[in-house]
Amino acid sequence: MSSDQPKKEISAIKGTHDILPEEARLWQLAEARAREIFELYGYRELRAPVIEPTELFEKGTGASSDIVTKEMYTFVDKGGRSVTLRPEYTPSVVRAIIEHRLDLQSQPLRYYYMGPMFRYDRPQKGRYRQFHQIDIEVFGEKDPAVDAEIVEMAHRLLARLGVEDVLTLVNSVGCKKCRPAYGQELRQAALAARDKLCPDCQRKAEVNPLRIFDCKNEVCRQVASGFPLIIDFLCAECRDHFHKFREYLDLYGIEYRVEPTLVRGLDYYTKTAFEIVAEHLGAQNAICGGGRYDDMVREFGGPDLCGIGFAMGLERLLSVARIQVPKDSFVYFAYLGDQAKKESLRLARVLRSEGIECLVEFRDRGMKAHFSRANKLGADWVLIIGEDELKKGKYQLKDMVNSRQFEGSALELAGIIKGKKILEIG
RNA sequence: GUGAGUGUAGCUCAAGGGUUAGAGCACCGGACUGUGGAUCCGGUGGUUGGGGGUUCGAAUCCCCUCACUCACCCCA
Repeated sequence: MSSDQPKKEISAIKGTHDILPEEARLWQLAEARAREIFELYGYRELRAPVIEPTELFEKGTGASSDIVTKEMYTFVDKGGRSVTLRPEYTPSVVRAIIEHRLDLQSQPLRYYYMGPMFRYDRPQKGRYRQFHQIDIEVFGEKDPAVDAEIVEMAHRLLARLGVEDVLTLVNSVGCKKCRPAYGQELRQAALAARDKLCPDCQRKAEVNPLRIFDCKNEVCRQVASGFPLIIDFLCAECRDHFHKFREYLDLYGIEYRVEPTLVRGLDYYTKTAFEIVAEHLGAQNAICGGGRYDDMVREFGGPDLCGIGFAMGLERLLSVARIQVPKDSFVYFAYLGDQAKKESLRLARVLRSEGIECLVEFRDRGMKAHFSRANKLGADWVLIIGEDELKKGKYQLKDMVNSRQFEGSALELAGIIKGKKILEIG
Protein backbone atom coordinates (compact mmCIF):
# COMPACT_ATOMS: atom_id res chain seq x y z
CA MET A 1 0.00 0.00 0.00
CA SER A 2 1.44 3.35 -0.96
CA SER A 3 1.92 6.06 1.64
CA ASP A 4 -0.70 8.41 0.24
CA GLN A 5 -3.52 5.95 0.89
CA PRO A 6 -6.14 7.10 3.40
CA LYS A 7 -5.15 6.18 6.93
CA LYS A 8 -8.51 5.01 8.12
CA GLU A 9 -9.22 1.47 7.08
CA ILE A 10 -12.75 0.43 6.33
CA SER A 11 -14.12 -1.68 9.13
CA ALA A 12 -17.34 -3.54 9.77
CA ILE A 13 -20.29 -1.40 10.80
CA LYS A 14 -20.75 -1.01 14.53
CA GLY A 15 -22.56 -3.93 16.05
CA THR A 16 -21.93 -6.21 13.06
CA HIS A 17 -19.38 -8.98 12.90
CA ASP A 18 -17.55 -11.18 10.47
CA ILE A 19 -17.89 -14.84 11.26
CA LEU A 20 -14.51 -16.26 10.31
CA PRO A 21 -14.13 -19.81 9.01
CA GLU A 22 -13.22 -21.43 12.30
CA GLU A 23 -16.22 -19.92 14.03
CA ALA A 24 -18.45 -20.46 11.01
CA ARG A 25 -17.95 -24.19 11.55
CA LEU A 26 -19.73 -23.84 14.87
CA TRP A 27 -22.55 -21.92 13.26
CA GLN A 28 -22.97 -24.53 10.53
CA LEU A 29 -23.11 -27.26 13.12
CA ALA A 30 -25.63 -25.48 15.33
CA GLU A 31 -27.79 -24.61 12.35
CA ALA A 32 -27.66 -28.18 11.09
CA ARG A 33 -28.74 -29.52 14.50
CA ALA A 34 -31.59 -27.05 14.63
CA ARG A 35 -32.81 -28.08 11.20
CA GLU A 36 -32.62 -31.77 12.05
CA ILE A 37 -34.60 -31.34 15.22
CA PHE A 38 -37.25 -29.03 13.81
CA GLU A 39 -37.84 -31.35 10.89
CA LEU A 40 -38.27 -34.22 13.33
CA TYR A 41 -41.31 -32.39 14.63
CA GLY A 42 -42.67 -31.71 11.18
CA TYR A 43 -41.54 -28.12 10.86
CA ARG A 44 -40.49 -26.82 7.44
CA GLU A 45 -38.38 -23.88 6.49
CA LEU A 46 -40.08 -20.70 5.33
CA ARG A 47 -37.73 -18.01 4.07
CA ALA A 48 -38.92 -14.44 3.98
CA PRO A 49 -37.03 -11.34 2.81
CA VAL A 50 -34.64 -9.48 5.08
CA ILE A 51 -36.30 -6.23 4.10
CA GLU A 52 -39.99 -5.46 4.54
CA PRO A 53 -42.37 -2.51 4.37
CA THR A 54 -41.93 -0.46 7.52
CA GLU A 55 -45.61 -0.62 8.36
CA LEU A 56 -45.40 -4.40 8.73
CA PHE A 57 -43.51 -3.94 11.98
CA GLU A 58 -45.42 -0.87 13.06
CA LYS A 59 -48.58 -2.95 12.93
CA GLY A 60 -47.13 -6.29 13.94
CA THR A 61 -44.40 -5.66 16.45
CA GLY A 62 -46.30 -2.71 17.86
CA ALA A 63 -46.09 1.01 17.22
CA SER A 64 -45.42 1.72 20.89
CA SER A 65 -42.74 -0.93 21.38
CA ASP A 66 -39.13 0.11 21.87
CA ILE A 67 -38.13 -1.98 18.90
CA VAL A 68 -40.29 0.04 16.57
CA THR A 69 -39.90 3.46 18.16
CA LYS A 70 -36.14 3.55 18.45
CA GLU A 71 -34.40 0.44 17.21
CA MET A 72 -35.34 -0.06 13.57
CA TYR A 73 -33.12 0.27 10.54
CA THR A 74 -35.60 2.21 8.46
CA PHE A 75 -34.93 4.16 5.29
CA VAL A 76 -36.61 5.38 2.15
CA ASP A 77 -35.75 3.44 -1.00
CA LYS A 78 -35.32 4.89 -4.46
CA GLY A 79 -39.01 4.41 -5.14
CA GLY A 80 -39.96 6.55 -2.15
CA ARG A 81 -41.15 3.61 -0.04
CA SER A 82 -40.29 3.34 3.63
CA VAL A 83 -38.56 0.02 4.14
CA THR A 84 -37.08 -1.65 7.21
CA LEU A 85 -34.49 -4.30 7.85
CA ARG A 86 -36.50 -6.77 9.91
CA PRO A 87 -35.96 -6.51 13.67
CA GLU A 88 -37.79 -9.80 14.23
CA TYR A 89 -39.29 -12.51 12.10
CA THR A 90 -42.87 -13.19 13.18
CA PRO A 91 -44.56 -10.34 11.27
CA SER A 92 -42.93 -11.52 8.04
CA VAL A 93 -44.37 -14.99 8.45
CA VAL A 94 -47.79 -13.57 9.16
CA ARG A 95 -47.54 -11.44 6.04
CA ALA A 96 -46.49 -14.47 3.98
CA ILE A 97 -49.38 -16.54 5.29
CA ILE A 98 -51.92 -13.92 4.32
CA GLU A 99 -50.25 -13.12 1.01
CA HIS A 100 -50.07 -16.75 -0.12
CA ARG A 101 -53.28 -17.89 1.60
CA LEU A 102 -51.31 -20.52 3.47
CA ASP A 103 -54.19 -20.69 5.93
CA LEU A 104 -56.08 -22.68 3.30
CA GLN A 105 -53.62 -25.54 3.73
CA SER A 106 -54.33 -28.10 6.39
CA GLN A 107 -53.49 -26.83 9.82
CA PRO A 108 -51.52 -26.54 11.96
CA LEU A 109 -48.82 -24.87 9.90
CA ARG A 110 -45.35 -25.39 11.29
CA TYR A 111 -42.48 -23.24 10.10
CA TYR A 112 -38.90 -22.58 11.05
CA TYR A 113 -36.29 -20.15 9.87
CA MET A 114 -32.85 -18.89 10.75
CA GLY A 115 -31.21 -15.71 9.65
CA PRO A 116 -30.09 -12.18 10.48
CA MET A 117 -32.20 -9.59 12.27
CA PHE A 118 -31.36 -5.93 12.76
CA ARG A 119 -31.87 -3.64 15.71
CA TYR A 120 -30.25 -0.31 16.26
CA ASP A 121 -29.31 -0.94 19.89
CA ARG A 122 -26.19 -0.01 21.74
CA PRO A 123 -24.01 -3.09 21.24
CA GLN A 124 -22.81 -5.07 24.22
CA LYS A 125 -22.19 -8.69 25.04
CA GLY A 126 -25.03 -10.79 23.62
CA ARG A 127 -26.55 -7.80 21.86
CA TYR A 128 -25.58 -6.76 18.36
CA ARG A 129 -27.05 -4.62 15.63
CA GLN A 130 -27.00 -7.48 13.20
CA PHE A 131 -27.73 -10.63 15.12
CA HIS A 132 -29.12 -13.99 14.19
CA GLN A 133 -32.19 -15.82 15.29
CA ILE A 134 -33.54 -19.30 14.99
CA ASP A 135 -37.26 -18.85 14.75
CA ILE A 136 -40.16 -21.26 14.81
CA GLU A 137 -43.87 -20.56 14.42
CA VAL A 138 -47.04 -22.66 14.52
CA PHE A 139 -50.35 -21.40 13.18
CA GLY A 140 -53.86 -22.71 13.56
CA GLU A 141 -53.42 -24.81 16.69
CA LYS A 142 -55.01 -23.57 19.86
CA ASP A 143 -54.42 -26.70 21.92
CA PRO A 144 -51.98 -25.86 24.75
CA ALA A 145 -50.19 -29.10 23.87
CA VAL A 146 -48.51 -27.21 21.07
CA ASP A 147 -47.34 -24.55 23.49
CA ALA A 148 -45.61 -27.28 25.44
CA GLU A 149 -44.35 -28.92 22.26
CA ILE A 150 -42.33 -25.92 21.19
CA VAL A 151 -40.86 -25.53 24.66
CA GLU A 152 -39.91 -29.18 24.62
CA MET A 153 -38.43 -28.77 21.16
CA ALA A 154 -36.36 -25.83 22.35
CA HIS A 155 -35.09 -27.94 25.20
CA ARG A 156 -34.16 -30.74 22.89
CA LEU A 157 -32.12 -28.39 20.76
CA LEU A 158 -30.40 -26.89 23.79
CA ALA A 159 -29.54 -30.34 25.07
CA ARG A 160 -28.25 -31.35 21.64
CA LEU A 161 -25.96 -28.33 21.67
CA GLY A 162 -24.66 -29.09 25.13
CA VAL A 163 -26.23 -26.04 26.73
CA GLU A 164 -26.44 -26.53 30.47
CA ASP A 165 -27.67 -24.51 33.40
CA VAL A 166 -30.78 -23.11 31.80
CA LEU A 167 -33.91 -21.96 33.53
CA THR A 168 -37.31 -22.00 31.88
CA LEU A 169 -39.76 -19.31 32.93
CA VAL A 170 -43.42 -19.48 32.00
CA ASN A 171 -46.39 -17.22 32.46
CA SER A 172 -49.73 -16.33 30.97
CA VAL A 173 -50.28 -12.76 29.93
CA GLY A 174 -54.02 -13.25 29.43
CA CYS A 175 -56.07 -12.23 26.44
CA LYS A 176 -58.15 -9.33 25.19
CA LYS A 177 -60.95 -10.29 27.55
CA CYS A 178 -59.01 -10.42 30.80
CA ARG A 179 -55.89 -8.36 30.36
CA PRO A 180 -57.49 -4.89 30.24
CA ALA A 181 -59.04 -5.30 33.69
CA TYR A 182 -55.70 -6.38 35.07
CA GLY A 183 -53.95 -3.53 33.33
CA GLN A 184 -56.21 -1.04 35.01
CA GLU A 185 -55.72 -2.53 38.46
CA LEU A 186 -51.99 -2.59 37.96
CA ARG A 187 -51.84 0.98 36.72
CA GLN A 188 -53.84 2.15 39.67
CA ALA A 189 -51.52 0.38 42.07
CA ALA A 190 -48.47 1.76 40.25
CA LEU A 191 -49.76 5.31 40.21
CA ALA A 192 -50.66 5.09 43.88
CA ALA A 193 -47.12 4.08 44.74
CA ARG A 194 -45.64 6.44 42.24
CA ASP A 195 -43.46 8.64 44.42
CA LYS A 196 -41.69 5.61 45.86
CA LEU A 197 -40.56 4.48 42.42
CA CYS A 198 -37.40 5.37 40.52
CA PRO A 199 -37.79 8.02 37.78
CA ASP A 200 -37.74 5.35 35.13
CA CYS A 201 -40.54 3.40 36.74
CA GLN A 202 -42.58 6.54 37.27
CA ARG A 203 -42.60 6.84 33.52
CA LYS A 204 -43.44 3.13 33.16
CA ALA A 205 -46.37 3.57 35.54
CA GLU A 206 -47.99 5.65 32.84
CA VAL A 207 -46.80 3.94 29.71
CA ASN A 208 -46.45 0.25 30.54
CA PRO A 209 -46.78 -0.64 34.23
CA LEU A 210 -46.00 -4.31 33.54
CA ARG A 211 -42.41 -3.26 32.94
CA ILE A 212 -42.03 -2.09 36.54
CA PHE A 213 -41.70 -5.74 37.51
CA ASP A 214 -38.47 -5.91 35.49
CA CYS A 215 -36.78 -3.04 37.35
CA LYS A 216 -33.58 -4.00 39.11
CA ASN A 217 -33.86 -1.22 41.66
CA GLU A 218 -34.35 -2.76 45.10
CA VAL A 219 -36.97 -0.25 46.22
CA CYS A 220 -38.98 -0.68 43.05
CA ARG A 221 -38.89 -4.44 43.52
CA GLN A 222 -40.19 -4.06 47.04
CA VAL A 223 -43.01 -1.83 45.89
CA ALA A 224 -43.80 -4.00 42.88
CA SER A 225 -44.02 -7.12 45.03
CA GLY A 226 -47.25 -5.70 46.41
CA PHE A 227 -48.77 -5.14 42.97
CA PRO A 228 -51.55 -7.35 41.65
CA LEU A 229 -50.53 -10.25 39.40
CA ILE A 230 -52.04 -11.19 36.07
CA ILE A 231 -52.49 -14.75 37.17
CA ASP A 232 -55.25 -13.68 39.56
CA PHE A 233 -57.12 -11.93 36.76
CA LEU A 234 -57.08 -14.57 34.04
CA CYS A 235 -60.43 -15.42 32.51
CA ALA A 236 -61.65 -19.01 32.68
CA GLU A 237 -60.36 -19.78 29.19
CA CYS A 238 -56.88 -18.39 29.83
CA ARG A 239 -56.69 -20.02 33.23
CA ASP A 240 -57.61 -23.36 31.73
CA HIS A 241 -55.12 -22.91 28.90
CA PHE A 242 -52.30 -22.10 31.30
CA HIS A 243 -53.20 -25.04 33.51
CA LYS A 244 -53.16 -27.47 30.61
CA PHE A 245 -49.97 -25.98 29.22
CA ARG A 246 -48.29 -26.77 32.51
CA GLU A 247 -49.73 -30.27 32.57
CA TYR A 248 -48.20 -30.95 29.18
CA LEU A 249 -44.88 -29.53 30.31
CA ASP A 250 -45.00 -31.97 33.22
CA LEU A 251 -45.83 -34.74 30.80
CA TYR A 252 -42.70 -33.90 28.83
CA GLY A 253 -40.66 -33.75 32.01
CA ILE A 254 -39.72 -30.12 31.42
CA GLU A 255 -38.63 -28.30 34.52
CA TYR A 256 -39.89 -24.77 34.67
CA ARG A 257 -40.72 -21.97 37.02
CA VAL A 258 -43.88 -19.94 36.90
CA GLU A 259 -42.80 -16.32 36.75
CA PRO A 260 -45.95 -14.26 37.29
CA THR A 261 -44.18 -11.09 36.24
CA LEU A 262 -42.71 -12.43 33.01
CA VAL A 263 -43.84 -10.23 30.16
CA ARG A 264 -42.51 -10.50 26.66
CA GLY A 265 -41.50 -7.18 25.17
CA LEU A 266 -43.48 -7.39 21.97
CA ASP A 267 -47.01 -6.08 22.07
CA TYR A 268 -48.78 -8.97 20.44
CA TYR A 269 -48.51 -11.79 22.96
CA THR A 270 -51.57 -13.47 24.43
CA LYS A 271 -51.90 -16.32 26.92
CA THR A 272 -48.64 -18.28 27.01
CA ALA A 273 -45.36 -16.42 27.38
CA PHE A 274 -42.08 -18.12 28.13
CA GLU A 275 -38.40 -17.49 28.26
CA ILE A 276 -35.33 -19.67 28.65
CA VAL A 277 -32.44 -17.99 30.39
CA ALA A 278 -28.88 -19.22 30.65
CA GLU A 279 -26.41 -18.68 33.43
CA HIS A 280 -22.95 -17.35 32.57
CA LEU A 281 -24.40 -15.06 29.94
CA GLY A 282 -24.32 -11.71 31.72
CA ALA A 283 -27.10 -9.19 31.53
CA GLN A 284 -28.41 -10.40 28.18
CA ASN A 285 -29.22 -13.84 29.45
CA ALA A 286 -32.38 -14.69 27.54
CA ILE A 287 -31.41 -17.38 25.10
CA CYS A 288 -34.91 -18.11 23.89
CA GLY A 289 -38.16 -16.22 24.17
CA GLY A 290 -41.60 -16.78 22.81
CA GLY A 291 -45.28 -17.05 23.31
CA ARG A 292 -48.71 -17.15 21.82
CA TYR A 293 -50.17 -14.44 19.59
CA ASP A 294 -53.72 -15.42 18.82
CA ASP A 295 -54.90 -12.06 17.47
CA MET A 296 -52.09 -11.04 15.19
CA VAL A 297 -53.15 -12.64 11.91
CA ARG A 298 -56.67 -11.26 12.23
CA GLU A 299 -55.36 -7.82 13.12
CA PHE A 300 -53.48 -7.86 9.85
CA GLY A 301 -56.77 -8.38 8.05
CA GLY A 302 -56.14 -12.09 7.64
CA PRO A 303 -58.23 -15.04 8.75
CA ASP A 304 -58.84 -15.81 12.40
CA LEU A 305 -55.74 -17.88 12.86
CA CYS A 306 -54.02 -18.30 16.20
CA GLY A 307 -50.26 -18.54 16.41
CA ILE A 308 -47.38 -19.36 18.72
CA GLY A 309 -43.63 -19.35 18.32
CA PHE A 310 -40.25 -18.62 19.75
CA ALA A 311 -36.96 -17.08 18.75
CA MET A 312 -33.50 -18.11 19.86
CA GLY A 313 -30.52 -15.80 19.64
CA LEU A 314 -27.77 -17.65 17.81
CA GLU A 315 -24.92 -15.54 19.16
CA ARG A 316 -26.12 -16.08 22.71
CA LEU A 317 -26.78 -19.74 22.04
CA LEU A 318 -23.30 -20.30 20.69
CA SER A 319 -21.66 -18.52 23.56
CA VAL A 320 -23.02 -21.13 25.96
CA ALA A 321 -23.11 -24.13 23.61
CA ARG A 322 -20.55 -26.87 24.04
CA ILE A 323 -20.25 -28.43 20.66
CA GLN A 324 -17.37 -30.35 19.17
CA VAL A 325 -16.57 -29.59 15.57
CA PRO A 326 -15.41 -32.75 13.84
CA LYS A 327 -11.93 -32.39 12.41
CA ASP A 328 -11.73 -32.28 8.63
CA SER A 329 -9.78 -35.02 6.96
CA PHE A 330 -7.91 -34.10 3.81
CA VAL A 331 -4.97 -35.06 1.63
CA TYR A 332 -2.03 -32.70 1.25
CA PHE A 333 0.02 -33.08 -1.90
CA ALA A 334 3.78 -33.03 -1.42
CA TYR A 335 5.34 -32.84 -4.83
CA LEU A 336 8.86 -32.21 -6.06
CA GLY A 337 9.33 -30.48 -9.37
CA ASP A 338 7.06 -29.08 -12.03
CA GLN A 339 6.12 -32.43 -13.58
CA ALA A 340 5.05 -33.74 -10.19
CA LYS A 341 3.08 -30.57 -9.53
CA LYS A 342 1.08 -31.12 -12.69
CA GLU A 343 0.55 -34.76 -11.82
CA SER A 344 -0.68 -33.63 -8.39
CA LEU A 345 -3.23 -31.32 -9.93
CA ARG A 346 -4.46 -34.12 -12.13
CA LEU A 347 -4.59 -36.64 -9.29
CA ALA A 348 -6.40 -34.27 -6.98
CA ARG A 349 -9.25 -34.11 -9.48
CA VAL A 350 -9.51 -37.89 -9.44
CA LEU A 351 -9.56 -38.08 -5.65
CA ARG A 352 -12.11 -35.28 -5.35
CA SER A 353 -14.37 -37.23 -7.65
CA GLU A 354 -14.11 -39.97 -5.03
CA GLY A 355 -15.30 -37.48 -2.42
CA ILE A 356 -11.90 -36.90 -0.88
CA GLU A 357 -10.84 -33.41 0.14
CA CYS A 358 -7.55 -32.48 -1.49
CA LEU A 359 -5.21 -29.58 -1.01
CA VAL A 360 -2.59 -28.85 -3.64
CA GLU A 361 -0.61 -25.75 -2.88
CA PHE A 362 1.12 -24.05 -5.76
CA ARG A 363 4.19 -22.82 -4.01
CA ASP A 364 7.43 -24.66 -4.64
CA ARG A 365 8.78 -26.34 -1.51
CA GLY A 366 11.26 -28.96 -0.40
CA MET A 367 9.93 -32.24 0.99
CA LYS A 368 10.58 -31.17 4.56
CA ALA A 369 8.80 -27.91 4.07
CA HIS A 370 5.87 -29.78 2.52
CA PHE A 371 5.55 -32.01 5.55
CA SER A 372 5.94 -29.18 7.92
CA ARG A 373 3.19 -27.35 6.09
CA ALA A 374 0.95 -30.41 5.94
CA ASN A 375 1.36 -30.88 9.64
CA LYS A 376 0.57 -27.27 10.37
CA LEU A 377 -2.59 -27.42 8.30
CA GLY A 378 -3.66 -30.57 10.08
CA ALA A 379 -3.62 -32.89 7.08
CA ASP A 380 -4.53 -36.49 7.82
CA TRP A 381 -2.75 -37.72 4.72
CA VAL A 382 0.18 -36.62 2.63
CA LEU A 383 0.41 -37.85 -0.94
CA ILE A 384 4.00 -37.86 -2.13
CA ILE A 385 4.90 -37.40 -5.76
CA GLY A 386 8.50 -37.13 -6.90
CA GLU A 387 10.56 -38.55 -9.72
CA ASP A 388 10.28 -42.15 -8.55
CA GLU A 389 6.52 -42.01 -8.28
CA LEU A 390 6.18 -40.40 -11.69
CA LYS A 391 8.21 -43.22 -13.19
CA LYS A 392 6.26 -45.98 -11.44
CA GLY A 393 2.84 -44.45 -11.80
CA LYS A 394 2.37 -45.37 -8.14
CA TYR A 395 2.36 -42.91 -5.32
CA GLN A 396 3.33 -42.81 -1.69
CA LEU A 397 0.60 -42.06 0.79
CA LYS A 398 1.56 -41.20 4.34
CA ASP A 399 -0.87 -41.51 7.20
CA MET A 400 0.02 -38.48 9.29
CA VAL A 401 -1.79 -39.72 12.36
CA ASN A 402 -0.25 -43.19 12.61
CA SER A 403 2.93 -42.48 10.66
CA ARG A 404 2.35 -45.38 8.32
CA GLN A 405 3.07 -45.24 4.62
CA PHE A 406 1.39 -46.93 1.68
CA GLU A 407 2.06 -47.28 -2.03
CA GLY A 408 -0.48 -47.58 -4.77
CA SER A 409 -2.34 -46.20 -7.75
CA ALA A 410 -4.68 -43.29 -7.37
CA LEU A 411 -7.72 -45.49 -6.94
CA GLU A 412 -5.97 -47.86 -4.56
CA LEU A 413 -4.98 -44.94 -2.40
CA ALA A 414 -8.46 -43.53 -2.60
CA GLY A 415 -9.66 -46.85 -1.24
CA ILE A 416 -7.25 -46.66 1.65
CA ILE A 417 -8.31 -43.14 2.46
CA LYS A 418 -11.92 -44.15 2.45
CA GLY A 419 -11.02 -47.04 4.72
CA LYS A 420 -12.01 -49.71 2.25
CA LYS A 421 -8.68 -51.28 1.55
CA ILE A 422 -5.33 -51.50 3.26
CA LEU A 423 -2.17 -52.13 1.28
CA GLU A 424 0.67 -51.76 3.67
CA ILE A 425 4.24 -51.80 2.49
CA GLY A 426 7.41 -52.45 4.42
C1' G B 1 -29.94 7.12 24.18
C1' U B 2 -27.11 7.34 29.56
C1' G B 3 -22.90 6.04 32.81
C1' A B 4 -18.13 3.70 33.89
C1' G B 5 -13.70 1.20 32.21
C1' U B 6 -10.15 -0.18 28.34
C1' G B 7 -7.43 0.77 23.44
C1' U B 8 0.66 -0.54 22.32
C1' A B 9 2.84 -6.02 16.35
C1' G B 10 -2.07 -10.85 13.60
C1' C B 11 -2.85 -12.69 19.23
C1' U B 12 -1.49 -12.17 24.75
C1' C B 13 1.03 -8.37 27.15
C1' A B 14 5.72 -4.94 28.82
C1' A B 15 7.68 0.08 28.85
C1' G B 16 3.89 5.35 33.49
C1' G B 17 7.39 12.50 30.20
C1' G B 18 13.80 11.37 28.28
C1' U B 19 18.34 7.40 23.02
C1' U B 20 16.05 3.92 17.59
C1' A B 21 8.72 1.29 21.65
C1' G B 22 10.16 -4.54 23.59
C1' A B 23 8.91 -9.97 24.80
C1' G B 24 6.24 -14.59 24.11
C1' C B 25 3.07 -16.93 20.60
C1' A B 26 1.96 -16.82 15.31
C1' C B 27 4.08 -16.10 10.27
C1' C B 28 8.55 -16.67 6.78
C1' G B 29 13.56 -18.59 6.24
C1' G B 30 18.06 -21.37 7.79
C1' A B 31 20.61 -25.41 10.59
C1' C B 32 18.04 -30.17 7.59
C1' U B 33 17.93 -30.39 -1.21
C1' G B 34 12.58 -37.26 -0.50
C1' U B 35 9.33 -37.39 5.14
C1' G B 36 5.90 -33.49 9.97
C1' G B 37 5.31 -32.27 15.33
C1' A B 38 11.04 -30.97 19.04
C1' U B 39 15.35 -27.68 19.48
C1' C B 40 18.58 -23.62 18.13
C1' C B 41 19.53 -19.24 15.02
C1' G B 42 17.76 -15.33 11.97
C1' G B 43 13.91 -12.37 9.51
C1' U B 44 9.10 -9.83 8.25
C1' G B 45 5.71 -7.10 10.98
C1' G B 46 4.12 -0.57 14.82
C1' U B 47 2.97 7.02 12.12
C1' U B 48 1.40 3.15 20.40
C1' G B 49 -7.08 3.31 17.53
C1' G B 50 -7.60 8.38 14.90
C1' G B 51 -7.28 13.88 15.32
C1' G B 52 -5.86 18.14 18.03
C1' G B 53 -3.30 20.40 22.28
C1' U B 54 0.58 21.04 26.44
C1' U B 55 6.09 20.37 26.37
C1' C B 56 12.86 21.25 24.46
C1' G B 57 10.78 16.19 24.26
C1' A B 58 4.32 12.40 24.46
C1' A B 59 2.83 5.37 24.01
C1' U B 60 2.92 8.15 28.81
C1' C B 61 -0.43 14.46 30.56
C1' C B 62 -5.17 17.23 28.58
C1' C B 63 -9.45 17.67 25.02
C1' C B 64 -12.33 15.61 21.01
C1' U B 65 -13.55 11.34 18.23
C1' C B 66 -13.89 6.10 17.04
C1' A B 67 -13.93 1.05 18.65
C1' C B 68 -14.39 -2.59 22.38
C1' U B 69 -15.99 -4.27 27.47
C1' C B 70 -19.43 -3.89 31.56
C1' A B 71 -23.87 -1.85 33.48
C1' C B 72 -28.57 1.06 32.66
C1' C B 73 -32.30 0.61 29.03
C1' C B 74 -34.14 -3.14 25.85
C1' C B 75 -34.39 -8.01 24.28
C1' A B 76 -32.79 -13.06 21.31
